[in-house]
Amino acid sequence: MIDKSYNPTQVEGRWYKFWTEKGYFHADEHSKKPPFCIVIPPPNVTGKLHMGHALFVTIQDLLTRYKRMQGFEALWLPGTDHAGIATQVMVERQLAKENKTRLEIGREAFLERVWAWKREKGSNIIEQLKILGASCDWERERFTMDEGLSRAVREVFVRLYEEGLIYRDERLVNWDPVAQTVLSDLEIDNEPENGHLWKIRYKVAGSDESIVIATSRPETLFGDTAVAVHPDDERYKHIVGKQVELPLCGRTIPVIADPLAADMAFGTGAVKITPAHDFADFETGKRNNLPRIQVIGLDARMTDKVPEKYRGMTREECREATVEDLKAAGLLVEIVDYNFTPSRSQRSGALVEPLLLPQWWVNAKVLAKPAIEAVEKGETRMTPRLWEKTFFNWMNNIRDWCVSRQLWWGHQIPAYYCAECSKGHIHFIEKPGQKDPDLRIDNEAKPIVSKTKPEKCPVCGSTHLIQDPDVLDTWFSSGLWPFSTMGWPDNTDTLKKFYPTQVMETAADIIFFWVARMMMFGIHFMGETPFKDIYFHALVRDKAGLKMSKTKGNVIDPLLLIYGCKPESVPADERAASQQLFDDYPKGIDPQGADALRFSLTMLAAQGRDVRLDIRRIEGYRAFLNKVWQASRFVMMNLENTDAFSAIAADGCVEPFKVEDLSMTDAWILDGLNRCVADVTKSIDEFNFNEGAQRIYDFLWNVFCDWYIELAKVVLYSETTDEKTKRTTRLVLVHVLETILRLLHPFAPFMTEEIWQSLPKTDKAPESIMIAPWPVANPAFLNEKSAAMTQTLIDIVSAIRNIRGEANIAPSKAIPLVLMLTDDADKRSIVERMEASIRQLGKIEKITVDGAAAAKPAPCAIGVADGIEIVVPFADLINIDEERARLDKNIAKVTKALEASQRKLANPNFVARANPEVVETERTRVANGQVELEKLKKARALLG
RNA sequence: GGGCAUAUAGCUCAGCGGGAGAGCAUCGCCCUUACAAGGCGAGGGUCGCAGGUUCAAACCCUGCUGUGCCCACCA
Repeated sequence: MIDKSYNPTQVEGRWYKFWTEKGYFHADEHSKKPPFCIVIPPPNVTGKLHMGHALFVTIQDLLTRYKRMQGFEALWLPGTDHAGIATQVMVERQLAKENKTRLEIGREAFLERVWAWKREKGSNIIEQLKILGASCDWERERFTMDEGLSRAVREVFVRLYEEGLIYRDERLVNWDPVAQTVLSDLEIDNEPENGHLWKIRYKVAGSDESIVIATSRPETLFGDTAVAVHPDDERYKHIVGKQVELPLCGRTIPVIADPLAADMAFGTGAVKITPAHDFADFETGKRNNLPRIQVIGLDARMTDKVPEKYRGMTREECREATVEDLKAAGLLVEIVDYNFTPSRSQRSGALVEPLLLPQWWVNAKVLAKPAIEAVEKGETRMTPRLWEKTFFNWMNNIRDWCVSRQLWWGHQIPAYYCAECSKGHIHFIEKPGQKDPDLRIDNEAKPIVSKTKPEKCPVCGSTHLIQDPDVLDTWFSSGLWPFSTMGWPDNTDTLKKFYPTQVMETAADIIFFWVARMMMFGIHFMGETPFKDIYFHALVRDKAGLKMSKTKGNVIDPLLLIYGCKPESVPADERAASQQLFDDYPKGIDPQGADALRFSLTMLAAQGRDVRLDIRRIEGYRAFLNKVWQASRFVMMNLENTDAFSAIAADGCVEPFKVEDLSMTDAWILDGLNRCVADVTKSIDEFNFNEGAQRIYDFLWNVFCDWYIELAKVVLYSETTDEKTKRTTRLVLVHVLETILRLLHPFAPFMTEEIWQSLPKTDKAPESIMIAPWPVANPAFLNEKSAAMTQTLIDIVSAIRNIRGEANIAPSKAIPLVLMLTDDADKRSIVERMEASIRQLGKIEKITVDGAAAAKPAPCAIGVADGIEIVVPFADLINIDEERARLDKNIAKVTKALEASQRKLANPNFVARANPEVVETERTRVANGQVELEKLKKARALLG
């Protein structure tokens, strides 16, 4: 027997260890069962559990447990990501507390610090996934910087280089001057900001004329190498080809006509061209053969290419000085407010400086093509479908991927340079206070790309080889995840069994970062798309729809919800992150449990919608789990000391029923159960997890608990009912409960296991619900007739309860007599057979069944259920005014519905064109409605 | 500038061609021996606005308005 009250923390503490020790999570690559595999989106190794993790664990674990129960060899392959920039920054911060920088301690010592940090913190996130119940195969846990995965990275790099799909080239790139690294296009944010447009006069050399240009970055004018106007612009036609004086630096630059560079309608129609610091200008420069002058350096300060006065200034300082000096020189025409969109680093928030630097690139166009085709052909399906459009749009316009980063933490690029052959192109720059010199390798240096460090230069034989100092973008290694984790480049049994995987489940915001790249690499190296289905879950937001962030104080920490918390016992910084939560719940949160969180996330995460997490919803679903718990207690109490106690057979099901032993209500609940099983299965197969959860919720609570259990009590507690009937009822109770538990297990694994383990079972039953078979709907139990009859019973009881409720008759107060009037023999038979149930559920002492024409005692209250007139003599129970009001309300309701149906049937087009079944339904409604209305009206007339 | 999504009860959300649903909140009556984290009953919505298609529209189409997101070298 389970405990009297449901205590999630206690229950959830019990089972994870049991599952692990039994090895249920382990998938066997030599199994004969069909494979089902999900690879985890690897969380950052030093990360801390957040709601996004909770959501993906919920869905992926649900799918994995479901498939495992269905008899698949289910592998959920876990691991963590080294998260290059994020981890490096975190360790740098740690160093800063000791007043050290990574440059001071040098690369080698720094990397040792990061590894130490990883060893210390790396298991946290894994332990937290376990709290949620994640049934990952931990024996296969991987880390993107493992030796095996690093080998895969080198293999891919070398092969792509040899195929010409990776190359080194000097281009304008996004430079983050704070993080001191290049970023890919995807790592840039563009948020509009309030800024200005400065209009500056450039004088035409040797003339009184001038041209006014507009710019949002006046400090870059030192790098201008032209002014562009539109060729059709009448205002400037005459000065195209002439030189203008570049203010403050005594150079002259040409005025060029370029239809792509200049928009006649914008600003003054004339634009300064700075090819070394602007992407558009870079292209313009190429088209017009303009020189590039780099006036801003890696440190985001002005270089020695600007007049001495400005050298060493930051971009901001230089802007101020430039504007000041232009003003003094009378060349500043106007400053207007302007809303512009600067590029900022997602990581550091710094203004990105476009700089000309040699970097490593992946030719994305070539790799993207087969990935696009795989989705077009349906080899990989995306759910929700609309993401395919987004995917195509990006993939069709994909640009080459800059994969090198000037970081230390990551996979160092397997490229080497010969100090002899590339002499003059490799620069060691000693800097004060820096352990290692900076290493700059010009674009002209010749890389030797190799999986291992070559012993000597293949050209000149020199042994002085220098490895490229850069590391690869984190997403390069995560792009290999679906096969690198399975042992590639070796052709392992795991790869043979589990690649390609069945489902990729992830957040849509990394569709380009991660999903697209796994598609590209997977197809290129494995010859097959890495997953059949991609399911994108939504973003978890706060209850107001805002993204959760520490600075907004609207973070909801999954662990605080699962275990509950008192505000005073939460550390100050965490409390600040969750300020909103504690404002709403000043006394703290009760423990909700991982099951309730999982069930809630499942319910809230409808396809394609963002999740607004409201704790009240979670509390509601915890109440549901409590309901399951209590219903289970009821069932178990009624099994004790009976022979139904050992009824659950080896397949997890109770012994087969004899259909002829089933009562009307037994048949009805089994009909409902089998429909429920079919619906839940279909919902999960279609990734409609919320529908499945809703279906179980509704069936368990509104059908099983509210009606079947109450009806079962009548049977079980009756002294006159025979033992065989009671036994069947017990069997049905435990069968329905046990089946629901199995349906519910992927949604709420802990509590279903706890209850299931307490259920009576034979020796042949499986050891755990998680390896019990998934329920299969049995059509033999579908029974429309019993379902309809039971519905009549329910309608009768509801009608009586409606009278009771409206008349405020206390539940404890019995109604002495109720008349049930109908001429329909079938319905009379239902009432007669179910009399005891109706009496108990309606708390009625005596029921008399009679014909429709029978005399009614006056005064009385009247209800109608499925054509049966239900007459409650007033006695002293009912207030006549309230009864008048109740009848008027019901008459209005029935009249409205009746008229609606009549109106439809009066329309010849409806009768002619609508589906015959629909027409028939309306006819039935009219017939029933007319009877009911007539009865209600008569009853009302009796009351005067 | 392009694209996508979304608007349903006080709140958070399902439903997406045939009589408006859930949870929470609200209002009655109840500690009825599984459950007060509960039971029984009730109230509450011209389903964003305007057109259109259809016998029938919350649901399909068009436009508009609000909101959110993504992409894009608008000096």
